[in-house]
Amino acid sequence: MATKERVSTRDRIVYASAELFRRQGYAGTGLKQILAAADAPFGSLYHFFPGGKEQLGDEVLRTAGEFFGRLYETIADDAPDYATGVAVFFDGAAQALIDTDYADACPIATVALEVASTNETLRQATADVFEGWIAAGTERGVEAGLSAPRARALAIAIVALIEGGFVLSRAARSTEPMKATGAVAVAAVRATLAEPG
Amino acid sequence: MATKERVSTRDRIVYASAELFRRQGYAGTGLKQILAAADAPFGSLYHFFPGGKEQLGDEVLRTAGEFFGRLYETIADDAPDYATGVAVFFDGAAQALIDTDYADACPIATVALEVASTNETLRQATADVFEGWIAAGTERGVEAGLSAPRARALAIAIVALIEGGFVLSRAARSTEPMKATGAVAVAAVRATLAEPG
DNA sequence: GCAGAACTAGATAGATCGCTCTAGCGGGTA
DNA sequence: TACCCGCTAGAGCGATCTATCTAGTTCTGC
Repeated sequence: MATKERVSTRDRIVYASAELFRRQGYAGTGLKQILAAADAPFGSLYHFFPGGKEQLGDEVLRTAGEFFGRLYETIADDAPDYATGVAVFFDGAAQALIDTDYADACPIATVALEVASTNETLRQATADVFEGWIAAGTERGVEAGLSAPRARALAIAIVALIEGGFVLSRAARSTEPMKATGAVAVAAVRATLAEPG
Repeated sequence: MATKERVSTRDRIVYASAELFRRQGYAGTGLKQILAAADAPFGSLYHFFPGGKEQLGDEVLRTAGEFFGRLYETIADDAPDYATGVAVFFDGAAQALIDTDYADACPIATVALEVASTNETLRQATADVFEGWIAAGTERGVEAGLSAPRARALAIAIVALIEGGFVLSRAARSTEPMKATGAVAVAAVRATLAEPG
């Protein structure tokens, strides 16, 4: 029908979960709260996710990880060079913090820290997402002329600076940390590319 | 009496809480679990912390923040220069991850991300701790000859690289990220000090 | 030796947790 | 029309959550 909801119940549950997980974490978010936010009944959750909260968390992490990975790829493709792409990405992160009153940041890091030692399934999901981002960044570096090990170390540092910037900016409710880490990330890219070897 | 316990009940509760919070987060840690780990009765918790879990969390964050701040100061004082102190600190962080099977990392970041948008008291505690670290790092930079704004931006980046390194290393169960972020932090210190102005 | 403070001890309240269960709606196919 | 099945709907389970409550124990100063 034409009046059928545009977004499926399943997608609404995943979207609402991503929103809540990144604001208050995995353990701090109840299923009732997710379903209320998604305007979905309890039965639907276990229909789509028989594995319960863990399966939902796994899918949310991987979906969000892919989304942000693609976002970076889009920005990097539009940028004239590696350093500029990184700069634009950090600027966008700072703007997103302002737009959402410092609530919506990376949904992976929040969950990653709390599940790293308590839930192997979700820990693996966060590890896979981070590894995907690092691999993508490594490719950019290699394309820019770096050796693979150097490109990888640089990519790791950029991801760490983004995540660290989120932690500090959300805690301080200020974009100062994100701007400082962005500047260091850009400088690191330029310096690495300028190095001999 | 001579057989009196060396560590007070209050301190055992704070210590056990710090241990559990950094492993599984604030929301993911129950009071019963804390008291079991601290070998303390329920009544003692509310005797020492009438404000309940929130007051306990506030004290744990500030105590742990001060502890790690002092740890850095000790290392930096023993090091011949700024860059070396940073290098030694990152090496220590990597070793701590190995020693604790990637469980014990910074107790502030885990809690910071989950409370930033949900608990103003604890958010402020994490902000104060980070600001203290950044101020201490800024002082080191100024002593090394940097202007205050430059020293501050560098200090922020170093803290972000540590926290980001913890996130990635715990997720991947590997010290590779911590080593990569440490190298970038040291390079950033050297480059900033070498810059004119 | 005694009074009062400091602390221990744990049962329990009331709410919420993740999850399971059965019932029924609604739209596509025979 | 009759049927089927994907999905909706929510009551309710046992467990666990934070927090309160009353007693009992240990320590300290007079």
